[in-house]
Amino acid sequence: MTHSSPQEAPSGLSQPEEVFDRAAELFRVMSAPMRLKIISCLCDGEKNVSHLLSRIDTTQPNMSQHLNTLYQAGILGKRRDGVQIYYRIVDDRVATLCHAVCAQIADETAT
Amino acid sequence: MTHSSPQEAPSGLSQPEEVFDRAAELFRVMSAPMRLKIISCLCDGEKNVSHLLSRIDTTQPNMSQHLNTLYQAGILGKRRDGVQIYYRIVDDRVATLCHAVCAQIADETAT
DNA sequence: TGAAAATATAAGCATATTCGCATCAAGCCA
DNA sequence: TGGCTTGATGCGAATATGCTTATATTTTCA
Repeated sequence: MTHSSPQEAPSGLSQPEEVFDRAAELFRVMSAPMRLKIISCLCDGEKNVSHLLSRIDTTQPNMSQHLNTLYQAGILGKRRDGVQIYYRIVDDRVATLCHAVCAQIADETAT
Repeated sequence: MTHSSPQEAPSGLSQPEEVFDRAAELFRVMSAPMRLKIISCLCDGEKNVSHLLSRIDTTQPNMSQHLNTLYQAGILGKRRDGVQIYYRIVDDRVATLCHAVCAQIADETAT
């Protein structure tokens, strides 16, 4: 049999399309080292942008963009206090995921 | 104080740079719906490319490219049997991760 | 040996992401 | 109100990604 493109969607999968789309989207948001650092840095409580900048080496606009990406994805929340904006983790599953994966990798690297 | 770019790398993070880089790389590989489908499809045992094509709707070259991406990342292994190539999951942690995240999302979608 | 089937690779295009720079907006206080 | 500070946004350039079409490679078998 030669390669014939399927006439109809196979759909032999355990999950509907949308689930894979949303999961992939989550993974995409977490696919930047910068954003993982931010998540990791916010694990021990909320911090304002300046504080984050003092801990993570990047420019202010770049930090702002990544924070916004995480915020739009529903991973972070923010609150204003005067001139400063404090970010915090609101999706704990993501923090757990980040921590678990990083710990695992750190572990096998140390071996 | 105006925005001053940090003079030296802050490094106030719990993990070394490399850990975040590798974690991000893993998430990047998993950030395509297609690849999540492949992983999900291989969870119940190895399959050859044709079999995968009958279950997942895409072209053969596209499937091949995604399989190669997963192979290069060390997530899949492959073996030849005659003309056919059988792929299988070799990194079970990734399969677990994929399953956990997808299940969680399916769960909250169903609510 | 030569054709056919299964899979891989190459080239090209369209789109998306990231970063840096410049600029803008909002709040605070003299 | 004016100036300073914190943070956000707009934009252009460079790079990366995914998909499609065409072609190559490997193996089997008549």
